[in-house]
Amino acid sequence: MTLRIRCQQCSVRSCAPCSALTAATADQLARIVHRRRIPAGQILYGGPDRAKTFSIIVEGVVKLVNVQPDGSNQIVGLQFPSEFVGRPFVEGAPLVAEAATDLEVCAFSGSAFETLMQTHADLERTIFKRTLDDLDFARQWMSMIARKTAEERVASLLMLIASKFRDKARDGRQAVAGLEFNLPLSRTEIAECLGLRLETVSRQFAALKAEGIITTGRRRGLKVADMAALGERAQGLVHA
Amino acid sequence: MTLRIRCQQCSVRSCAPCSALTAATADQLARIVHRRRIPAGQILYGGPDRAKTFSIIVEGVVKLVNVQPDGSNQIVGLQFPSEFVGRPFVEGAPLVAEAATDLEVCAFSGSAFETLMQTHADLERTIFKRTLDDLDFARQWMSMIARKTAEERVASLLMLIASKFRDKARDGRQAVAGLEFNLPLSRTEIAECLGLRLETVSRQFAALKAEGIITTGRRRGLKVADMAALGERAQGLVHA
DNA sequence: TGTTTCGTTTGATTTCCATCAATTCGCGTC
DNA sequence: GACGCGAATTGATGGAAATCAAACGAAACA
Repeated sequence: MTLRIRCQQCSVRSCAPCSALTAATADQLARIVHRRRIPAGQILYGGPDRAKTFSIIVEGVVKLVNVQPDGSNQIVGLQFPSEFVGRPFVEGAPLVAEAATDLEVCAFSGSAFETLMQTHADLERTIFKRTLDDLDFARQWMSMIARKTAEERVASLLMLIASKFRDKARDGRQAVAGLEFNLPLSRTEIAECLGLRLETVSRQFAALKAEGIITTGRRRGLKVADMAALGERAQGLVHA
Repeated sequence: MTLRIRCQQCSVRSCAPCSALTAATADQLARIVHRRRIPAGQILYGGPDRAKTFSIIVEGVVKLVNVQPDGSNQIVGLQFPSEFVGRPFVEGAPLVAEAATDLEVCAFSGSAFETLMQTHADLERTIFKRTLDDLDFARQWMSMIARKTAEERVASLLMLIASKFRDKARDGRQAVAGLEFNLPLSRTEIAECLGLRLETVSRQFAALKAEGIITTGRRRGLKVADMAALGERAQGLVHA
């Protein structure tokens, strides 16, 4: 599982999705990849235009949104750096992938990527395995939403996000305690993730602040002062 | 997509999973399949013994259960006849697949099936596509649980189950109105599906009965008198 | 510097579901 | 048929989050 490709347009050190591929496949991939910057709010796939693209996130967060008939949104998944965004084999995916923050991605045109996937079994298997992991995670998340209280849900989401930032920080050998970052989601979006209303989310933030577990900076700034305590509140979410 | 295989031990008319395969692959599959009867409550995969099997359900319903650290169960998926049950590529799946009713399945030993999948791309793709469908469905279901009221949830689950029985009934050209069948789940299990308590489920059943939308027979018997009204209560669940 | 606007916070009240508790029903057993 | 058991129903009550409503804060604009 060593790194077999240095994606020419890709500065990521260890390109996780590519590392499982053969040199030949990685080479083919490198020919159709193009680095793109995508502003927050832009649709990656789904929605009215039905643009079909596949991407690997280099920087930023993508939200997978289920638009309900009554107009409300439900966020059913978040994709973080190094993760894959796309829905092979169908034209009209039932959900919309939207940039939650400004993004930097390795993008592949839908047709080229699908063709490549059908001729290179190792690529298909890599995406297949990620899909299985996504499915496991979606089911874990479902359990979380079905059973937990508002406090536990908010803590779980913060743990999930914080753990992603912690992983990134570790690459740069940053301190684990007192993790500080900008939330990639608004209060409304957090509520849409958790099946709560934004007022409830706000109150839970206030409660966590009052207990000294987190502090909020201006805008979307957040500092997790006590990761262990936050984990306790999350009550054992399996964070991938 | 015509039927390419007649699974020698399989009486199912049009074997959906097999129909997408090449004759060669179907032939290989037929060699390692064995029909089994499985009593309700038996574990198909996951759990302490970690037995790894793959199955296609011929008759009955399988529940995918997430066992929480506090001992409560959350049902995160149901598999019906013609559907695939198994989790390739990992040893310790994070959930347990358990027979909700007595089953009849086409079973494959884990190792043989995985080997076959890795040498026959069409088989792998078939399972891949099903996994993607499962993922879509899990996310739809998550939205349902996150947003809907108890009444809508119960109606949604009954619609889902009823639609499966309706599909089966259609094969035999049965009447669509006044659909009658035995629920594959207890009240407790229904509650575990929906993130509710069993008392709440029972009350919603009572409400639907009072409105004349359903009638309950003895044991797990259920008759859907007004499918359209039930669908209204479900408020637009996308039932796969 | 004021004004507008959007996101967030805080407060008051209501609603729905969980919880606790008791009863009934269906089914197997003696 | 009487008993016992587990599952399901029904009732009473409390609590957590939704809802309604208002105020606040931080950018964005003139």
